[in-house]
Amino acid sequence: MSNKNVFLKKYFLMTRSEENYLKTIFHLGGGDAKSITTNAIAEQMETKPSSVTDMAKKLSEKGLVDYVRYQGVSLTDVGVKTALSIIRKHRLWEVFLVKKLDFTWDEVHEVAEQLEHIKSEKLIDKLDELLEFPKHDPHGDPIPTKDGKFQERDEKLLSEMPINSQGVCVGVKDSSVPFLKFLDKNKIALGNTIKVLDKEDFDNSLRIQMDGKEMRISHQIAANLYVKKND
Amino acid sequence: MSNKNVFLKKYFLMTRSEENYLKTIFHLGGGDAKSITTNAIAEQMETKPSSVTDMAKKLSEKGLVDYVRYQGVSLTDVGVKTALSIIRKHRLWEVFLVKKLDFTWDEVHEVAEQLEHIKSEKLIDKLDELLEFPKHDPHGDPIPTKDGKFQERDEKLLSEMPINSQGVCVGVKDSSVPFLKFLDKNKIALGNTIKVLDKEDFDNSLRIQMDGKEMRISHQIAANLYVKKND
DNA sequence: ATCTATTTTTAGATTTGTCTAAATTTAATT
DNA sequence: AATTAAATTTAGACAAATCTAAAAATAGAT
Ligand SMILES: [Mn+2]
Ligand SMILES: [Mn+2]
Ligand SMILES: [Mn+2]
Ligand SMILES: [Mn+2]
Repeated sequence: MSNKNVFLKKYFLMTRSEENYLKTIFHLGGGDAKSITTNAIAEQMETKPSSVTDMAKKLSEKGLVDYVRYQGVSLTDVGVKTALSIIRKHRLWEVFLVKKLDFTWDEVHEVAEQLEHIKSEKLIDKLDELLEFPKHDPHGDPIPTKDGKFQERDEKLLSEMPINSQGVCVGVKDSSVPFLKFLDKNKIALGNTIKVLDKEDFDNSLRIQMDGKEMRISHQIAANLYVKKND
Repeated sequence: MSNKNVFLKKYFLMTRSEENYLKTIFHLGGGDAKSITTNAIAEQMETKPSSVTDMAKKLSEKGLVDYVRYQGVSLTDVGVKTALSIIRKHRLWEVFLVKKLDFTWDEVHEVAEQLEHIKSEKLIDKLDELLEFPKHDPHGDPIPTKDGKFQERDEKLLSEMPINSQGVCVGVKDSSVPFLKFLDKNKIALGNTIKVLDKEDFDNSLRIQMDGKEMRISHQIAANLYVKKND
């Protein structure tokens, strides 16, 4: 490889692994100058702390994270921007899979993990356009704009809504396959209107009314559903 | 990694590099039991012959190629099937980029080189369906079916057509960016009807009539355009 | 302030894919 | 059949990303 290419590779081209680390650090809160520990990253990525240390040094060398030995890492501005661009791609591809290829919301994540690493600015811009600039992915997570802005939502966990309040289900906190399948089976979907009828002190379970029908759901379910409260 | 996963990885999961080697060997004719030399593969892939030797051993170990030291490699049945599935993905993605995302035919190859390695059978089946089961990619190359069948075409190079014969332009042999841009600039596109008016002995150039207009094209151009002869 | 459990880093090894340089084999030419 | 040129393989090295085991640093508890 030529000298110029070595330079480009070292400072600009991101490997798949580097991108995955940045994304994980962001999701663990490392975008807000907060230091994320080696162990936390290792656990999240199902790898070993020693591997995380190695990558922390490399990303620090590239100016993508601030790394202090024994203290952890946080993302630099460039690191945040890069993480957001990967998250943007991940979520846009998830929308594509659901809207254009009839994937269910529990099938998209694994494939999006691969697609998010495709390098082509035009591809992602045109995909955004094809999907008519969606604001949220199939799990209700916000899609960052091209220039890395996040549209924060005024949303609450269903478990924190007071009795008799009402709102629209807008997202899931846990987007694991089992949870999503459970929601499907119980006909709980984004967009549904939910009213909290009653809370049970004993186990924190809720009695709710959803699109006319009454049902009881456990605290664990309610604590993983985001609701936009009606004003 | 567990023992089972090590086994799966060794015998079933293809790396990007392995897939690229199989594809190259296929394109060099290694699907017809013909032995492809180490040097030919190295040149095509812009790598070194010693690297090709290493990979030949690995692919042979996996049962994807037949490799005889100093003689070269050819694809096994499994190797052909695998190569065709990658080529199928490459070409379907190219159609997607042109038909759904407004890419031009000279922009798609590079991105398809990345997309062809995405692993999801459902993704490619659904993509095929979204595109309404296209038979050819934007350069006129046939798209193998899901079960690895190729629809061969009755096509000729324009340079081999006799004077006064006529046909429809259905593909390009060279699909490099400069050639494709040249064709665009001269309004030569797939689907155009071309009639050979005259051939110049001196430089083998052709006088043709295309959609009413007359023009002269060099032998090099004519030798890279596939035409389906009208019966 | 010292001890101790936990976290984190280092050192050294491994796998994949690549390279260079040297050795070997094949194929062409006398 | 011997010589030579070209093709191919081997040996050894390297970078990336990972691991294990041992060493070092930190933080919590006395
Ligand atoms: Mn996801
Ligand atoms: Mn990923
Ligand atoms: Mn192509
Ligand atoms: Mn490729």
